Order: sequence, then structure tokens, then C-alpha cells
Amino acid sequence: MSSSPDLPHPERSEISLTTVLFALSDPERLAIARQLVDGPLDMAECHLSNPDVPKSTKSHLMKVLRTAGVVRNEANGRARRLSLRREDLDARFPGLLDAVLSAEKDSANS
Amino acid sequence: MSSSPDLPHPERSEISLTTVLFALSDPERLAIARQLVDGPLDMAECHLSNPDVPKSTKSHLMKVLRTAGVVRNEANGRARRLSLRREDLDARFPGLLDAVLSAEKDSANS
DNA sequence: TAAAAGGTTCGAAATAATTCGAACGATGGA
DNA sequence: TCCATCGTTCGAATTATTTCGAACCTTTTA
Repeated sequence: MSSSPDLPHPERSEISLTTVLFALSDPERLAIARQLVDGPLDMAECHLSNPDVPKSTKSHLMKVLRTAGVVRNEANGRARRLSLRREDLDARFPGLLDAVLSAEKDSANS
Repeated sequence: MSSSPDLPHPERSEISLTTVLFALSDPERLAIARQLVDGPLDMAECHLSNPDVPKSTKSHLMKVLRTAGVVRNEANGRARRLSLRREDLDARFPGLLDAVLSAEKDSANS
């Protein structure tokens, strides 16, 4: 009874500012992060702006967020539980996540 | 006596969060922004980590920062005066610039 | 014990971003 | 006026990212 793949995550000390900024610089990825502010979600509950994108594409978006250290991705039955790495990010880059996530979500905010 | 080119800058209201994050997600561009926290500099005083990069490349880095709304680029004699758009950014995305610029500049911070 | 559900990975194709030389323009000084 | 300085722009080549189908793996359910 092996389990779903244990994906690699950077340690807190390995999280790079520019990599985090890059991960959040895509509107779709930023929107995902915003969906996680109120707590973890299973992947199927994270919605993309276009509901028709293939699962491989969605998986890749998650990978960018995960390898940047923005999100944790853990096995949860046959699903995947996604959560914001809030404590790690707050410790490493104080105020950054708050600033990004609380920014107005208007049009020019893509 | 026409003057050096007046380059286009986005208005405050047009500055996009993801575009700003993207502009700052490159180590070289982030380093430039950090050099401007203490006040404007002429382009020749902004140093890149590799002093041998061609001027066209440097100019392109500046363009990304400018078109994102991170930096203002004004004619100053035959030089170019670069400044951080601190007020605009603070107004639009409170806390963001502070968080980014005050983050530790250690290795994992590229 | 199948088969469906939920996701990851791989590889290839399409897009986007970066790099840099060459050409150009404006300014300031000789 | 002539020329060196400081930068921008253009276009082409390189490199990086994104997209997506196909193959695969694990878990749950029938």
C-alpha cells in the first residue's frame, strides 16, 4: 500500500523571492493562491478562469506554485490537498503575501 | 532643440499587479529596483551584476520595469534619470514594495 | 478485482521572453 | 560644427515557459 506521490517542496530557507514573485506573476496562478487564503482546498475545488483547460495544464500551474514554495501539495486519498504556505512565506518575506493577496482584484490587476 | 525621447509610462490606475510581480521576478531587475530605493539615479549609475552586458540588454531590462510601472525613466540631459514609482505603487498595492525591497537579500533570494 | 476518479509526468509543439549587434537620435563639449 | 557620450529601437537568434495529449499511478467504489 504505497501512497500517492510525495512531491518535492522547498524548505522554508530555500524559498527564493524572485521565484515566488514569478509564480504569482501569472493571473491564473495568482487566482489559485487567492482561492487558498481561507484554507486548504482539494485540487478539484480550485477553479481556473477557463474550466476547460486540461488537467495536465492545471497540474503544471500547481507545480510552479509548489516548486516556488507558495503552495503545499499533499496526498489526500486519491485527491490532492492544496494549501498556502502562509507561515513559511510570512516568516521569509514579511508582508509580501498580505500585500499581494489583499491587492484590489480589478481589471488592471489581472 | 527637441529632447530625448519621451518614453511611455502607464498611469497609476493602469499598473497591473501581475505585471509588476513579473518585472520584479528577475534578479537583475529586482537589483535595479533596490538601487533606486534611496533616490533617483542616472542609468549609468545603475549597475548590473555583470558589468559586461551590452547597453541594449540593459535598456531592455529598464523597459520591462518602466512598462510595468515600477520605474520612471526621464530624459536628463543626454542621460536618463531613473526613479522608483514609490507613491504610485504604494497607493495601488499598499505594502508590496516595502515587502519586496526589504526582504533579505541572501542567496536564496536571488 | 475491475473500473472510474483524481492527478502527475513526459515529450513535443507553440508562445513568450531574453540577448545582443547594428543603426539611429539627442545632448553637451571641444 | 563635429564628434563623443548615453541611450533607445529594431530584428534575428537563442532560450525559457506554456500548453496539451498520452501514458501511467494510486485510491475508492462497484
